[in-house]
Amino acid sequence: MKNDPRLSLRLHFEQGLTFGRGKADLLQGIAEEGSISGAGRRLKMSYRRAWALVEEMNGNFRAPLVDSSRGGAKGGGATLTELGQAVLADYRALEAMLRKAPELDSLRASLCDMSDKK
Amino acid sequence: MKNDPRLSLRLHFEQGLTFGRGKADLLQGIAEEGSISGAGRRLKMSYRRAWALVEEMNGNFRAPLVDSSRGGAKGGGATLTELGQAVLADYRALEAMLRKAPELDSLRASLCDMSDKK
DNA sequence: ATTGGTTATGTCAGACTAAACATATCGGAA
DNA sequence: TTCCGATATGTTTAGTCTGACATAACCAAT
Repeated sequence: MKNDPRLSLRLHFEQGLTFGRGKADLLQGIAEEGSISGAGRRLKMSYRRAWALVEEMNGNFRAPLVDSSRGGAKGGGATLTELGQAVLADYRALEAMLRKAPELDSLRASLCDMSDKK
Repeated sequence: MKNDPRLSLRLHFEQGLTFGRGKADLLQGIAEEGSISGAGRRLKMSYRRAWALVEEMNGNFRAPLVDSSRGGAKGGGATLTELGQAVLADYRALEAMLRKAPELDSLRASLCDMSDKK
């Protein structure tokens, strides 16, 4: 119930940016793993892609969501900025609100059961 | 404010179906225009695509959302089934709930202003 | 200096998507 | 019977997105 795989909320803003579970999970992964590559491994996503998503986010928000540094003993790493933490929290809040909405259950009940193929 | 172009909510269900503003607007267009092609014209979407979306929806829900008939004086037409109306209403309700959420304003405030290019 | 894990980019083929064009069918109304 | 606007599909091309591979730069610790 913590991470409902059945539901995914994607927001599409006028600036052209889309923000959904992929980016949210990536932000969370970075926060918990301490690096972009670590988050990529956890999410089974190539570093190339993870990095591209980070760049997209950093470029579309007022300020970067992810702060990264390279080199050093551990090779470098990345952390969430305060804005990054706030954005992640906001998204999670919206997700939780959506999950509790009765209309969502109504929609689910209108779908085919899982037993249906393709 | 009725149709906020800045925001789009897309739901991704486990069955693989995605349902967002495109399909919702299409359903509404069909309800108001009385035909798939009319809705397509209004939404500036090819009939080919509009029809494909309808078929996808009809196939992924318990029962069809759109009822269509061909031939006749007006060439045919399409209307929403009760389930179709219900699904549309549920989606609009979720959309409205989301729009009122304070976290959404918070997210918006974190984005770049419109003046930014690309 | 060497090392190791990470950030940061480039490239390129293949998969997937979207758009454009083309037909065939239907059936009430004139 | 002919016509018209709509449904219902097929085909093809163009464009976009994705994934895999490759490489360079970075720098604290050893």
